[in-house]
Amino acid sequence: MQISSRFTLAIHIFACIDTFGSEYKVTSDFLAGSTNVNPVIIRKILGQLKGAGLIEVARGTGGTTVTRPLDEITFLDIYNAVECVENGELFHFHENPSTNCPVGRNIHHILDDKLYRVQNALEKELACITLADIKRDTEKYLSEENR
Amino acid sequence: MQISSRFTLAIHIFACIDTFGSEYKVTSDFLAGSTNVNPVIIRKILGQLKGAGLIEVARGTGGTTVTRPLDEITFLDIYNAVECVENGELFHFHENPSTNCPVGRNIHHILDDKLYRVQNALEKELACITLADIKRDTEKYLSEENR
DNA sequence: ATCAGATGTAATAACCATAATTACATCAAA
DNA sequence: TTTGATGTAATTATGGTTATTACATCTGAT
Repeated sequence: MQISSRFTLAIHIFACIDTFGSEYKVTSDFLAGSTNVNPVIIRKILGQLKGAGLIEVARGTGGTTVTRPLDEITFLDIYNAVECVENGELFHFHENPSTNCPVGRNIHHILDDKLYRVQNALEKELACITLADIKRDTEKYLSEENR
Repeated sequence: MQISSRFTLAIHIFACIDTFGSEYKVTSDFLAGSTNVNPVIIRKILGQLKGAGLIEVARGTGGTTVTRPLDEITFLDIYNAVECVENGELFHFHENPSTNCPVGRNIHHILDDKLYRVQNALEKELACITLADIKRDTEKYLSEENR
């Protein structure tokens, strides 16, 4: 199974806040329009990002702001915030290997460290990319549109 | 969403073939018992591994054999064989970002290369681990049981 | 004080992949 | 030809994703 689109949605949301936040008030309805996703889904993601301390959302008046410098928010922060995988485990292990079989009762010993290595490689790369990269490239592509 | 348990199941299957293949005939029913997973699911995975040329399955008589030296079968081969993610894409991108919004119509330009980097890091690590590693550790843990 | 516009959230449904299960056609060695 | 195995279709249950409706709640502006 693929990683939930909540992840790409969250980054799209940050790109919108970067781009439009100083001019307009970035509301869940605006974000729903830009992403073409239901506003309730957007608000759920905003709630998760808020819960992780990455943004602040104004009740009543509306609008969203980022709490930290963009180069201090990594893809890994966002990935963790929107709960892309259950229990933080990338791989779904079959639940009840047989304890009667020598392989079955040792398969976790054999495999867990290797799965961890792979997951770690993913997370390490996620941690290398920040919202500053997104801001830079967003500005680049938007300015190319206006030539 | 997590990566399908077909992946850990496939590795468990290879560990069983390594361990028991010379002594017993490794059938889908035997594998179903060791993994505690329905034999039809096992046979589906065996079919995918066979389709990728990693194993041979004897019709009629039954039993499974590996086609290549174990150090020439990587986790990535297995990951690809059992179709862990749709279209080979790890991340599910939201389908229809708005073309009316400057961010919406550029979000793929902005994000695709970064998602590719992350996916590549995962696949590169998968390619570093082979069934020879599984064989070595299986033998290690099984022999530790018999002390 | 109230109104307007926004967020927070519960509840429901549609959709899709996973996984289990039953059933049966097919195969190949004994 | 019998036996035990694979290959596969069909059905069901389960669970996560996403859409949608509805409404309580909040807050700045009038």
